[in-house]
Amino acid sequence: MAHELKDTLQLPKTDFPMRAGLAQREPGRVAHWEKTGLYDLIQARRAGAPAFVLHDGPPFTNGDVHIGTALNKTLKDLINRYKSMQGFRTPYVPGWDCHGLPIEQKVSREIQEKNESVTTAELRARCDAFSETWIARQTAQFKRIGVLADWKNEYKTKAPAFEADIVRSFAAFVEHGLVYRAKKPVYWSIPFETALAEAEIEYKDHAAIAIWVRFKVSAEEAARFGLPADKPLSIVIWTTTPWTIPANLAIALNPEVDYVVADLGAERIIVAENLLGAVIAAAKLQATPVIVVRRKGAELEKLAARHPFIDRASPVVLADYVTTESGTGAVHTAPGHGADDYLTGLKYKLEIYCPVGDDGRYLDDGRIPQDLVGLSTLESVEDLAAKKTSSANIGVLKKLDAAGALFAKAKYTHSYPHCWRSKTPIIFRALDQWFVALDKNHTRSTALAAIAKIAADHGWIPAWGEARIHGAVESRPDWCISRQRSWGVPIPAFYDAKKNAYLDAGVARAIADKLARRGSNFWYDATPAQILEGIPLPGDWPPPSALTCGRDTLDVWIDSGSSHAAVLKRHQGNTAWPADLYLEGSDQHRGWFQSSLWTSVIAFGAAPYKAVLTHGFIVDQERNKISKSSAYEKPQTSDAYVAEYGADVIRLWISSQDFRDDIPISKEILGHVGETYRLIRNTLRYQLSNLFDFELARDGVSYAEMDTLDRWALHQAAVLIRECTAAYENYEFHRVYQLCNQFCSVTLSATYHDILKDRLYTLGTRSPLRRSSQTAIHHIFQALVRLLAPVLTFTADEAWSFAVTGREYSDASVHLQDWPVAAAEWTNPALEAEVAALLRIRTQVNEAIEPLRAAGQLGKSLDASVNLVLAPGEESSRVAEKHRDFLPELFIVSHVTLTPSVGAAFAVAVRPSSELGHVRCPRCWRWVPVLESSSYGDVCPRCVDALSS
RNA sequence: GCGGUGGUAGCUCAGCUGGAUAUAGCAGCGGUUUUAUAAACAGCCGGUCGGGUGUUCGAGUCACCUCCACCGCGCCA
Repeated sequence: MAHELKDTLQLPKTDFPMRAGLAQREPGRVAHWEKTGLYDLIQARRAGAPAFVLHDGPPFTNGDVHIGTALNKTLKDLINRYKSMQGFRTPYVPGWDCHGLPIEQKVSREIQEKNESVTTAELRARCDAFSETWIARQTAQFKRIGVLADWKNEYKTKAPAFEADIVRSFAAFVEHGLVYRAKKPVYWSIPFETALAEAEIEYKDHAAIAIWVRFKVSAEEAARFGLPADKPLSIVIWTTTPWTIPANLAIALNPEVDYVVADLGAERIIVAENLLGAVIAAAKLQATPVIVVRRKGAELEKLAARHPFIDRASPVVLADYVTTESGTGAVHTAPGHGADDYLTGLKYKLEIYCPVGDDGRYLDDGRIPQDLVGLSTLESVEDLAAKKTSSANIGVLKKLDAAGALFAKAKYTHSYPHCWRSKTPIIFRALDQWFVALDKNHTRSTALAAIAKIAADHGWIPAWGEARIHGAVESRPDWCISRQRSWGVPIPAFYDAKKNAYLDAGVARAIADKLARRGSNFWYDATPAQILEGIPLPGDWPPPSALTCGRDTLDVWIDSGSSHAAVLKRHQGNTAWPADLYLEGSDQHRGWFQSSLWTSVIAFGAAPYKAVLTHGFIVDQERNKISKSSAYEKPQTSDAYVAEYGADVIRLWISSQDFRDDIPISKEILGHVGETYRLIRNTLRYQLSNLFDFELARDGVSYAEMDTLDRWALHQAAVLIRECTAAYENYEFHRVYQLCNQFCSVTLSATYHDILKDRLYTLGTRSPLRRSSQTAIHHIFQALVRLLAPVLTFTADEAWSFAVTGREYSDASVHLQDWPVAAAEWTNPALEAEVAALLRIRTQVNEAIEPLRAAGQLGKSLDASVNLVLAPGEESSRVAEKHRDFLPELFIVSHVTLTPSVGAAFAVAVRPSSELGHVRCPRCWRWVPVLESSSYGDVCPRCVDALSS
C-alpha cells in the first residue's frame, strides 16, 4: 500500500549524475567541444559584434604547465567566455615564447652529456624541436583545464614571420636613432668562454684572499687637499678579488662618511673612521693610531692616489653604495670588472677597462706588466678543492708585495657567483653590447605619457599597477638588448676586420623580409654576401665580402614584446590592435607589459593595450611561495591538480580567490572548494530533476499569476544576476563564487528548494501552484547555469545539455547562450521585505522546534504544530496575519494557529501535532484533523484532490 | 637596503566616505530525516580585525611605528 502511494508522488527524475567524476569525464567534453568546433561557433555567433581582444602573453615552452600558468590561462578563459556571453566578439589567439636561455641550456646540457659537438644551426634546430614538443604538451594541458582558444592561429615567437617582426621592432629602434654600442660588464664563464645570464649562475661559498692595499698619495697631492705631507701617506683599499687590481682606475668613497688620516708612526693611512680599528687589527699592528685629520668623503673627491704598481693615477670618486660594514670604506674600483664600478665609471667618464681575454688570461695590451701577461684568473674545480688560488691572484700579490703596497691580507669566505655548469667562480668582464637609449627622441616621456593615459581610463587593474610600471619605466637604465646566445633572433649587425660595427634600419628591414621566408637559421647558414644580396647598402658600408655577421641575439623580451605587432597589427585570428586587455602576473610590470610598451611606443607611438590586469602568485598555506623547484609531495603542475580534483574544481578554486593578492593553495582549501562544487552541482541537479515534466511553453505560468514564494525566489535571482554581473565586470570573480555559493546554499537549498518539495512532490501534476514553482525553477536554472558557465565550463555545459535534450552530450551548449537578464518585474522589494520578515519568524520556529527534537518529542518539522502569539500593530505580527494561509508551508510544519493578544510580545510556541488529535497523511506526511478515503486508502483531503486529478 | 601589495574566525571572503552587539558560506561538534539519500534540514561552537602608539565622544576603518608574507629592484667591493 505505502509503496503504491509513493508511486503517486512526482519525485525528482534526471539522468544528470549526482557524482561528477570530473577527472574521468571532463576529457570527453573537451573532445566534444573539439568535434563540434565550439570556439568557431562562438566566434561565428558574434561575427558582427564589437570586439574584446584579450591578448595572450606567451608562456615559455620548456616544461609542463605549472599551476600558476594554469591560473593565468584560466582567468583569461573566464573573461573571454563572460565577454562572449555578454555579446562581444572575443578572438583569443594563444601564444608561445620559444626562444631563450633556459631551452638553450637544457639542450646544450643534453648535447654535452652525449659528448657531441654541433654547429650553431644544429643547436638551434634542436632547440626548435625541443620547444615544439612542449608546445604540443602544453596545448593539451591548457585544453584539459577548459581553455578555449584559436589554436589553429596560435603564434610562436620562433615562427619565421614572427621573427621577422621582431627584427622589424629592432629596426624601429635603429630608425629612431636609439641603438648604440658600448661596453658593459657581464658574468663570464672562463671554461666555456661565454657570457652567462642571471639564471645560469649560482651563489656558492668561495674562499677568497682579502687584501688591504696602499694607494700612495704624493706629497704635492696631499698638500693640494690640505693633508699633512711630512710622512708617507696612502689610501688603503680592501678587495677580495686581487686579480682586478691591474684594472683599477679609481677609489670610491662614500661622500657622507667620515674618513681620517691616521698616523701609524712610520706612515699615515686614510680609511673610514669607523673601520680604522678593524684595519689596524687586520694588519696585526700594535701601534695605537693617532688621528691627524678628519674629512668627509665628499671633501676628498678627485684626490689622485697612485696605482701600486702601474704608473697611473687612481682618483677618488664618490659612490653611495660604499658602506662601512667591511673593508676600509675605500673601495677599489675597476669599471671593467663590476656592475657598480661600471656605473661609477660611466659617471666619472672612466675607461671601461678590461685587460682580461675570453680565456680569462691577462692580455698584453701594453699596460699590463709583462710578468703578469698570460696569467689566468681561472680557479678550476681542482684548484678550489686544493684551496689553491689563481695564478693571476698570486702574480698580483707578488707585485703588491714587491711594491710595498700590501698592507695586510687574510682569508675571506663569502658567497660568490659560480658558473652552474663548470662550477668555477665567474668573473665580471666588460664586453661590447648593444643598447637602446631610452631617453633619446622623447622615448621615455612618450612611454610615461602612455601609462598616464591608460590610468586616466582606469586601465591599470588594480590601480597600483600604474605606480609599478611607472616606476619601472622611469628608472630603467638604457636597455641592453644583446645576448651572447644562439637560440634567439639574430641582431642584424655586421663587422669589418677591425671589428667596426655596421647597422642600418633599412638593411635590417630587408633582412627581416628574408628571414620571414627562410627562417632565422638563414643568418647562420648563409654568407654575408648571400644575406645582403639584392639589398642596397648605405654609402659608408664596405662591400659584403669585407664583412662578417654578428653572432649576438636579441634579448628575448623583445621577442614577446613584439607580439602586439606580429599578431594584433596583422589581425591574426581576427584580432585587432591595440588589445583591450593584457592579463599576467604582477611580475610582468617589469617584464612583458614593459617590453611591449617600449616596442609599441617606439614603433607606433602608443601603448599596445587599453587595460592591464594583474594577478598575484600562488603560495602555499603558510603563505610561502610555491616555486617550481621546491620539494612538494607532487609536482605543482596543472595536470597533477586536474587529475586529482578535476578541472572544474580547480577553476572554481581560481574563481574563489581574490587573485589580486597572493593566491594560497592547499589540500584543505581545495577540499573546501570541492564541497562547494558538490553543493552547486546538487543544486543544479535538484532543479533539473524537478523539471522533468515541465516545458515552459506548455506549462509556464506568467509572473502575475505566480505564487508569493516563487516571486520571492525570482527577486533573489534578479539580485544575484545584478550582483554577479557587477562582479564579473570588475573582474572580482571571488565575489561571484561567494554570491553563487550563498545563493545555492541559503536561498535555494535551505529555503526555497526545501519548502518547494511538498508542492512539487505531492500536488497534482498540473496544479497551478506546482507549475508556478516549476516556472520559477526554470528561470532560476537558466540564470544560474549561465552565471556559472564561465567558471564551471564543464559542469554548466553538461547541465545545459541535460536541460535542453535530456542527454549528456548534444549540440546545445551553454557557451553559445547570452548572458542572463532578469525581467524587470522580478525585482519586487516590497514582497521581498514581507517574505524576509516571514523567514525571520521561520528561524524562530526552527529554534523552538529544536528542544522538542532533543527531548525526543519530535522528529521532522512536519510533525510540529505552531502557535504564534501576535502583538497587534507589531510588524511581524502584521505580516504573519496577512500570509496566515502560507505559514505552514513556509515553516514546513503541519499546522499554524495565530493568537492575537493585546499587550503581549510576539512569541512562538511549538507542540507535536499528535497532541492536537491530528493524524498524519501517509502520502504527504502532513498532520490533518481528519483523513478521507481514496482508492489508495485514507489520505488527507488535499491528497484526495491530487490523486483524482 | 629600497619601492609596491597585503595581513578580519581552522579555510575562503564582506565590512562604502570612522558610528551601536564585526559579515556570510564552508569546515568542526553533537542532532533530525530517509519523499534530492555517497543527498537534505535544524541547532551549537568559533574572531581583543598581525602587534604597538596616537588622533577622536567613538577606530577593523585615519596617522605613525613595528612584525610577517608575496612581487619587483639593489647589495655582498
